[in-house]
Amino acid sequence: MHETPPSLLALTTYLLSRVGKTARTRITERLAARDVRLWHMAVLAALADFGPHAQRDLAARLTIDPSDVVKILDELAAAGHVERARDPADRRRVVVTITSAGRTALADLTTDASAVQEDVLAPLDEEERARLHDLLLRLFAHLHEGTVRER
Amino acid sequence: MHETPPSLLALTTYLLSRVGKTARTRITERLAARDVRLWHMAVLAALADFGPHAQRDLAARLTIDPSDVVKILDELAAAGHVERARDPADRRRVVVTITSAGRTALADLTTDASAVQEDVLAPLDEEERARLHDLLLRLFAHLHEGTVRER
DNA sequence: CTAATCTCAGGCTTACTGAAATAG
DNA sequence: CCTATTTCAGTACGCCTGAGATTA
Repeated sequence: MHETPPSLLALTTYLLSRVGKTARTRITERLAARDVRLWHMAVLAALADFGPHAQRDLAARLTIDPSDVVKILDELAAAGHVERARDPADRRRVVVTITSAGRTALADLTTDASAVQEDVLAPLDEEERARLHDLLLRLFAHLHEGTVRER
Repeated sequence: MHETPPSLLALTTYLLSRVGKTARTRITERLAARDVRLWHMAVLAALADFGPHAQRDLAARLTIDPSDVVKILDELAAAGHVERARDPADRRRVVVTITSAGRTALADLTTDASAVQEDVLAPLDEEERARLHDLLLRLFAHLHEGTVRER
């Protein structure tokens, strides 16, 4: 009685969007235990991987709307995971830096995310996971080329 | 300046959620040209594939909340794509049937969705698309087993 | 009396739009 | 004067909760 319509299952994009959404939900639930949402983790990862950013650049890198970056940073700053400081060279810009507490938190979050991933990818063996990852990476690169978000 | 953090690109679940979201957005944009949203198409597909449903069963099959089914059907009925009728055998139930106009609309929507899919999967050849589809199908089955939504 | 089904009102989160404030 | 950056207010949608109305 509860089978999904075959005409939807035949659409790879339908599967992508459903599976992607479920993956997102699972990670979100896990992260919620630490009072963190997905974007918080993404911001911390960007800061850890590439060093301090102006908010505008954070938004562009992660494809978030600049107006949403504000709230995310408010929360991260309140938790002591990032610090904001005016750029003396261009006082319009706010330079965001990850704190050591932020790095510690990121490590925990990464552990959580990996645990969820293990669960989501359970039916696939190592080789299949690698293939899936490769295919998705190519789609991601294709979909986001030239997707610089400026308003 | 706009590269995605490697520690995120290394997470298959991150790629799944990002690529899935983009796919969903692209289809949504395309469907919006016909004043239709994704759920409308999913409902029409379910009715076309499996015949008339009680609203409750539609919700269970598509994993939508029953309270949201109401609005979706209001809109589909207003467009003349479905018809609602009380089940004489159990007058609590409302049986929903797709109209011939609904079938025509579904065919158009499917064409649109395929065009978007062609665009999203552009970098992959036929064999790779088949592999991706197969891998996603297995993840979908795994993630949604026993996911019958009853309130 | 209890349960199932549909319906409605509303909350919460995410993504986005538009515009104000400050600085270059 | 015009642009860039940050910020805030408000909209739209998806997902969910809770409760009422009708019927079994």
